Amino acid sequence: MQKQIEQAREQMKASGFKATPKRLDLLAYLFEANRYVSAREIAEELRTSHPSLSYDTIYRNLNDFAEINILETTELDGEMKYRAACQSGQHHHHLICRACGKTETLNVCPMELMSPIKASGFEVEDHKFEIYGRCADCQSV
Amino acid sequence: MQKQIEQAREQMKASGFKATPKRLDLLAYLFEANRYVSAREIAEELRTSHPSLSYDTIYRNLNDFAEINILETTELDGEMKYRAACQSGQHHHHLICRACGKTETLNVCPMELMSPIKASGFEVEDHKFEIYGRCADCQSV
DNA sequence: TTGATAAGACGTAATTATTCCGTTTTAAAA
DNA sequence: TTTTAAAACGGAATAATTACGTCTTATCAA
Repeated sequence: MQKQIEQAREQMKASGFKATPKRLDLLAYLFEANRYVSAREIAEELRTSHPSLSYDTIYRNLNDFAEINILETTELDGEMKYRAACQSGQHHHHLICRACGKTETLNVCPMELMSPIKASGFEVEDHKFEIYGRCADCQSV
Repeated sequence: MQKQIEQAREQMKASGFKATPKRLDLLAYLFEANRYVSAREIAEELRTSHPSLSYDTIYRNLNDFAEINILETTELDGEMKYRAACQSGQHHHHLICRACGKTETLNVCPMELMSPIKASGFEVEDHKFEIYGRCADCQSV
């Protein structure tokens, strides 16, 4: 985890972001949690050490970090969730636990190859598979 | 489309829902549109004929209809979108146009079989593939 | 056709997630 | 150190969605 923080520091410097204590604490929390968490959870947790931390700051930092690939995001239950980027560095998908946000990484991508999924103890309830883009009629818009 | 409305009427009766004019107009609009639309779009459209239509009514009806499989829903860009259920009746996925909400149906499901996707003019920007459920640790919660 | 009643619709307000803005503070490079 | 661009702050605005108490209406049986 210390290695993750060092790495994040470098990514921040490379992208011109300042490594403030709040930012480092935010990252430390997410690296430790190692699951998808909501802004609210983060606020509740970090306000024990930074009582005045505002949502504006939390969202700004989370989105900045996602932008430079320190974090991954997904939309779940009507809200954005954030987690440490997986270390693999390559394209992947997730099995996400609805109860706790923990994930298992799928190294197979359905876009290339549709092969059976090994669920390794994960109880699948349902899933979402959507492809976003533009249809023929809208490509000029 | 008249057939779709008749069919919906039957589904409503079978499920104990009343076929009110607003409901029928809502369905007619969605059957006509044949794409994913937001509650706001629906409100704007239907308020020309029903000026006092409230969001409460719109959301209640949309969710009731989704419940009895007259509509399909998806979460896109931070809001719920609704569309007429595809007629096939079987499990399927969609390619969704970000600009207009129009869809193309994919009859292949990555859970069973990952085979190449024929995009038929659809320009893919990106996609989401997530599996929801419970991990081994959370199955007792 | 009518009348009773369960369901629907209404209007308004509350909630919740997220973002905006103008000002003040601070990390980092010179 | 000093400078200054970036970050954080506080507070308010926005936007989607839901809750609630009351009024209205579709449905069905007499």
